[in-house]
Amino acid sequence: MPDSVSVVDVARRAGVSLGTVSNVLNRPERVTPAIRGRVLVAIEELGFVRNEAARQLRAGRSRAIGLVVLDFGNPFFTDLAAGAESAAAEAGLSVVLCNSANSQDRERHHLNLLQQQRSYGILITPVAGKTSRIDEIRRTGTAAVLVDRASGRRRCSVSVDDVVGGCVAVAHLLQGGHRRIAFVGGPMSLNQVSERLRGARQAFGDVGVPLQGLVELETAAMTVAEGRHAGERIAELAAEERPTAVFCANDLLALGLLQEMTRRRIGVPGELAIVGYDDIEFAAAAAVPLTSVRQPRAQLGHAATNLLIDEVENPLAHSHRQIVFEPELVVRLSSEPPRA
Amino acid sequence: MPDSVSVVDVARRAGVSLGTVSNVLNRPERVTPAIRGRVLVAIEELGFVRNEAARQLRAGRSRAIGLVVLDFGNPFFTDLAAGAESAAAEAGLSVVLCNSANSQDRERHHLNLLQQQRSYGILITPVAGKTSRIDEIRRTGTAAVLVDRASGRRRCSVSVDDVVGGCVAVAHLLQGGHRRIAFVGGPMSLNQVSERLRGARQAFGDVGVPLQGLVELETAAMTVAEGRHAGERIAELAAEERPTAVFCANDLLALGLLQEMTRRRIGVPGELAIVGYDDIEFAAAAAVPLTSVRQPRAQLGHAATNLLIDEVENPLAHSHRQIVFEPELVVRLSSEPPRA
DNA sequence: TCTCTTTCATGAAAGGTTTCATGCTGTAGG
DNA sequence: CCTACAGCATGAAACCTTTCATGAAAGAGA
Repeated sequence: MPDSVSVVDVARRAGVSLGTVSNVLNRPERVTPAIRGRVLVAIEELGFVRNEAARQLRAGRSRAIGLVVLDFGNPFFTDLAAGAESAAAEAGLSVVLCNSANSQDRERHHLNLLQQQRSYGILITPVAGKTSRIDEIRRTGTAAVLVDRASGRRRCSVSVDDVVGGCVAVAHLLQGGHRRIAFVGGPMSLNQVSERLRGARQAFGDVGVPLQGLVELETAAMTVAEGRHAGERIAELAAEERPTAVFCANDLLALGLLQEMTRRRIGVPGELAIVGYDDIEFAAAAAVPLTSVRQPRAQLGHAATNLLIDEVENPLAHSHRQIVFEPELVVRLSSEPPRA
Repeated sequence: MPDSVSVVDVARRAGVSLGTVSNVLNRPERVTPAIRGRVLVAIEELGFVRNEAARQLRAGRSRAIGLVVLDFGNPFFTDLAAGAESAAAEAGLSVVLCNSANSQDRERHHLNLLQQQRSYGILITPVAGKTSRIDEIRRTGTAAVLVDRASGRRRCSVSVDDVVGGCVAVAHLLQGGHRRIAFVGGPMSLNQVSERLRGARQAFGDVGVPLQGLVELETAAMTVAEGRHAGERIAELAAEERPTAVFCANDLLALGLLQEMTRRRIGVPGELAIVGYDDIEFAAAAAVPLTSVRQPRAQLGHAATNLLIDEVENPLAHSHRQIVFEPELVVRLSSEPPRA
């Protein structure tokens, strides 16, 4: 194994001290060009590769940001991750992606690992209400920023206003003349879901339509499969009970729902209008192009990463910020108002 | 900062030696229960968290597998990653996801980082033909397994037979009576693409249809946007030039193509049949449910990880294996034969 | 009671990097 | 010619864990 070439070996080969090698690596301007050249040649000849573990050990912290998401099968999170990664790369950091799969246990497990790795910092969309473990970790000196989830003043967070998002989505349907609208999403323990529902209710209030018109269908997860399942439940309702429109808490649910409707030959938007959430790339390419609430996903990741870096690099000057982006309704065919 | 509690602190608190603390952590059965208890209490009281960097330094290698993929916005790779992660977790390892975005530079960059991190091993879908950098890294003692790409006997690899996949897809179209079929995919430097094309040609040969019937359209990438673009090119062909069916090298292309056809009101499958590749979840939920070639994505990741672990843990007994899975055609509406 | 074995606990050493107080060399100024 | 100083190179120490050769203690057998 030609591995295990250390700075000492390089130093010996170049005929300098190991401190000089370290300087060439970290502050090349402090080293005379002639010597610097000799060291670089030695590095090349020996095939020296810096040992990140040793650097970390010395530095006390790693140069990898932990990003804990709820579902990395969901394009929303992969786009968010891409945004985070680009911001991290600008600062010479990398991103370790962790999937909590919306499970408390897995989230805790990943947080433990990140703590053991002495992560540079943590970006997290927490699973349920409890963020105590996160605060615990922050107390040990690891910075953390909440993503896609608003926070109080004691932490940084980056989110999109889910109440507004739910409100514009449902307002759009109400304006299209719908009076019996289903809300599909869950579990309710997900903050994003309950906020979007709150927005939906608010839209009813704004227009003065009684809340009985809002049918709440809770799902077990935010997946295509659950969307199909919700579709079955809706299709099986008696005609006079069945809503004329559905607002889904994300696009995966909406796509599943749409698929089930297509299968049962229930016309969309004719018999059932659909609005999704997230505006993932596949939403526009769906059976019926999907009306959806767009979130600035990559920006979300980018902004969160920059807040994190600021918190770590300027611990004293840093003041916690809560950035809230505004979502935007993208109207497509799936929610065209029923013919007049 | 209440961090920086080390085994030494724990040892002092528990009134034992640091070696004993290490034993409690790594081989608890070697320590008398009474003492073990005392140590565990001390760990709890002091909030001791193992320092992964120091462990790594000592062990000489990390416990994280590097997985380098071509595009993590593509569900094919996220599913593959999920499979790899589950296999890794079973062995107490974790997976670091790296996105080469099909760029040589980014791939090299990630490989360098993984080498600096002394990764446990590397799973990679290489960008282009050259795998020299990978062999270089393997020579320094880091194991690597090729994923979604067959390899010679000198390495492990896990792949799906892309020639067979292309062949069954196009054979299916030929059998449906199509005689002018477009192949959409690219860049050709991607092995997966050129193999699938080879399969397509083979299908023509098998049935004895002249190869002029196969129109090759190379794309710049394997994305939805490129699919739309290919759709424009096809739609603008004169009617007698236009193919009656398209085989896309992946589902993203197929979805983009389908979207463009829908926009232009070109009937699928009536005027144009479409077959995709990968059978991602969204394929079934598309405008017209998509016929596609299914690959055992999660299994791919799982198998690759297990090969890697075997290579690392039994370096002597290990013999390189090249596992090749068989793809499977899933027929849906998008390729129904034109009415008879 | 003494010896031999087994069972545990011990702590020095190693692993590779970075930092920083120290010391050397050569140059400029007196 | 000597002093002072700037500019560089030096290498010991620290970061934290795991391992392993060593030694101590306790138990068993004679």
